[in-house]
Amino acid sequence: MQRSTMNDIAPIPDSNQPQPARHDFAAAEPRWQQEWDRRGCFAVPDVPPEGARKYYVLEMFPYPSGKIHMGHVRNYTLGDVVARYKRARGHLVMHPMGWDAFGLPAENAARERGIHPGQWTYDNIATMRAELKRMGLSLDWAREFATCDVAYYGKQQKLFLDFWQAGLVERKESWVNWDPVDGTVLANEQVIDGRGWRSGALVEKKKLSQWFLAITKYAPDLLEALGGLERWPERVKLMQSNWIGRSEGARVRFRLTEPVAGTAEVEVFTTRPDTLFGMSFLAVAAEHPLAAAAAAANPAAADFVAECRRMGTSEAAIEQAEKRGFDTGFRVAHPFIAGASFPVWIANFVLMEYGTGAIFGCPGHDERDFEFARTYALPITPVVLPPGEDPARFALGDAAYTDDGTIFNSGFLDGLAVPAAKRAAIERLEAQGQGTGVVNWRLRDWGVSRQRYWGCPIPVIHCDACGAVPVPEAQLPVELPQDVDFSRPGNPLDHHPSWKHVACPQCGAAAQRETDTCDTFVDSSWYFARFCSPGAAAPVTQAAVNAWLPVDQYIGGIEHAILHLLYSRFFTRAMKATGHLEVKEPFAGLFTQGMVQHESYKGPDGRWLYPEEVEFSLAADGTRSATVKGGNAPVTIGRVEAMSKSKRNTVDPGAIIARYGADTARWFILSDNPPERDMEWTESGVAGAFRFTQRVYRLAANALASLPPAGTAPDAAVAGPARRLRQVTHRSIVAVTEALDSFAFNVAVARIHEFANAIGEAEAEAEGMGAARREALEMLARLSAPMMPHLAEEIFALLNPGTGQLVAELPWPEADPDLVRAETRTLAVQVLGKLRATIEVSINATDAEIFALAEAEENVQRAIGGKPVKKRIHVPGRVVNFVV
RNA sequence: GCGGGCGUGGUGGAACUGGUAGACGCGCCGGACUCAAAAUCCGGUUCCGAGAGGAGUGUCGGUUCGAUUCCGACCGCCCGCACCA
Repeated sequence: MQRSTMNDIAPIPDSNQPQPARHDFAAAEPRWQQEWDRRGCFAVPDVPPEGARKYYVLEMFPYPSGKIHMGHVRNYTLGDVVARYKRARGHLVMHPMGWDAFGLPAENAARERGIHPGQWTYDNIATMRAELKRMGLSLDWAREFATCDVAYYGKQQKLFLDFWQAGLVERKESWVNWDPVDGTVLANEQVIDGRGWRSGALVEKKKLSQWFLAITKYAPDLLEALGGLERWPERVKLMQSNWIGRSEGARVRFRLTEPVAGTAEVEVFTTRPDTLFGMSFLAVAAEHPLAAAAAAANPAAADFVAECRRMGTSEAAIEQAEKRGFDTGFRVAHPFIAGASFPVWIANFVLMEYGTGAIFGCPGHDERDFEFARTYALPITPVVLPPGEDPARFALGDAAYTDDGTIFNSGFLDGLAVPAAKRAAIERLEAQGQGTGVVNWRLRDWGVSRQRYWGCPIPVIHCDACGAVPVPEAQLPVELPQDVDFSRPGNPLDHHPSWKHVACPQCGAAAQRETDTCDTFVDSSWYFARFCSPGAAAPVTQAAVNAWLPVDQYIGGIEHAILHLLYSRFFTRAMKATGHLEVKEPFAGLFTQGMVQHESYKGPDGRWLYPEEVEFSLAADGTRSATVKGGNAPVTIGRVEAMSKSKRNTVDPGAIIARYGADTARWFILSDNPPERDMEWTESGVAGAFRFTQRVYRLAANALASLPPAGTAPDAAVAGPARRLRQVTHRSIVAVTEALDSFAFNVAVARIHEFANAIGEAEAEAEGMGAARREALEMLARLSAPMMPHLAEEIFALLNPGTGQLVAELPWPEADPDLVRAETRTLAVQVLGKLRATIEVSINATDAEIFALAEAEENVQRAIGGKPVKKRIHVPGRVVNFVV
């Protein structure tokens, strides 16, 4: 049995023995970081100079939760590879960093530990900034800001007022999850089993006046413009498209046979006006005015409505199995069938938020209506005949028929195909004045009000006489008060003794500030624009933002595929409409990275264990087992899953960097697999990456004595081993460049491994070898620089002492086509598509020569076996195939 | 349910527009160096077979001189949305 733990790979060498050259990353990495910083390698101006090829690399900025995690390391490493590579390719690269710093955890810390949210946040930022700096990212730190800086959120208030003026802000009533104990609104995910996640109180649905941003005004454009986002993942575009949810149909007004509470009609949205003759009921949502009218008149209806309300939003999934309803006794007339009327039900499956909150039920051709009709024994009339069925004998089975077919049982629509029938029905409705063809959207306006302290105050003053009045621009920013009391439930802004009491800017009467703050998604909807001119007095400077935007490469997690990206797209349009900038789309290229995962471990008492608490052993049969470190207690090795604090399967980046260095962490995280997939963090993988960094360093250090002086150019005319090494070098340039261009960082890593292996093998001394080796080692440093920038500088400096040249300032290497081109090629020789031999041929060889050479191979002769060759195929550079 | 994606050695993965499957790494096995270990270096590692050879990219079928790649059916896994009328 062998034992292995993380301790086996000790980066600190023993002292007694003569040691091979070793890269002292702990000293070297901070040294290069300081050097880059001192020379301002990554600083760019707000307005790029004339003729500059700008490139904006941005990773989703972090929430300052305390420490960085491996997901950050992956995200920022990916972005940094792109930034460093593009910079070397001659682009002027802007690569900024900031903090998504408002949000609930800071308030939780305040409630739990008595720390002010601001202090908690800025302390965390300081910690995380130091950790990020230790990673050696090529960031322009001069652009840094936090969204909780007054200098940022004050500008956001200006944007809010401009949007308001442009008609993009509305105040509306909306249903929210209300926690009566905490006195606050809860997001859907904060409602667990119908109770507040923090207080445990039963959550109520409550109607509140809230501020909304009119994102729906841009729904058609947000959808159409997806088509132009060529460097976005298809699935993200698809998810956004589904979220926006365009559907074509009709609004149909049904006349109530008797007016109810002063209204004579119910309006319904449907995508299937062709099935109107199959109607058997009309159903409204529990929140619909007609339901309220029924509840007012009938206690049983009121009970049903109350029950629906109790179910709350998060319960939808559980309740979905059962369709329930209540017959109001109201009836509506059919628009096409004279004299026919149908009952109006309240149904739990009808959503107030979608369409008009009312539907007409056609059980024959809608699965939900079918289930509902079954439950309440409502009639089911088929009106769409599937192709090939006999109308006289057709009957529905135990499911609705929702596919295409021919309309029957439907008066003037009989005989039409479904699409034609839809058009005909809409035409008739329009002629009768009872409906119109419409496009309906699933997307709803964006409610931004949050009853929280730690957010951007909404710059509005409520006056009894004047209503909601914008805070005059001269009075911006509306700053958060520092002296707040978190000992009471509810919003500290609301019960602050003085903050909200102000004079109305219009009439001067006593008025009150809006105490709601903005959804934090607002903060992250324009930070990419602010980065272009972070010190501007206005939210953005036109010259800067129009030059730098759009972001050329945006990188982040798939979890933001919908909301953050959609809100940012909306904000950019709204900022354009209000004259702040001229671009429409914020992100030209998007890359979504996978998560970082790790094995999980459970101790004998069922508690999760951190990886560093576990020790592994390997049995002779290859079975891995684990025990608690320093004892014999058995440990269950669990699944590989996303790192999370609750499962304790996390690895602290700080500890990894202290132990192995930033380059090793970066190298491993890039090498494991393609960046869009989830990766598994393993101790042996990091150790392997560390070994490679040392090997590369040794390769250079050990070669030093045999190299010609710095600046010696390789001999272009040299032949033999030196030429072969030069060919490997130049082909590696091509291969690594291609891999980086296509985001295949794991392949780039593999190519660099191969390159290093080849340099290691080319040890023979031959004519011109010294210069060829110098070239190879310098290229090795330069090609690996985007991935492990510190080691690259270290080696390059080792090879070129005293020149002061930085790899970070060198252009990307160019391959010599003469060395990339092959003189001979290896061809696969197949007989009937099966490999029988390989032959080495000159690139100038003719087909006839190649076929002759191939056919002469012994194995090929045996496979042909004397049979006549019917066809000879030659794919240049690839294969020769004989068909017999 | 609807929509999307993916199945390649022990393992992460590579393979350009159909053209030598398994690059490179991890792990494992063997060896060198060492008193010993660590570190380092060398060799091996898809399966069956002593070998020649044969089989092989989830399964079955198709197109093709040739299929991991294209087409069809099925099986399995993952993700998103989810009573959206």
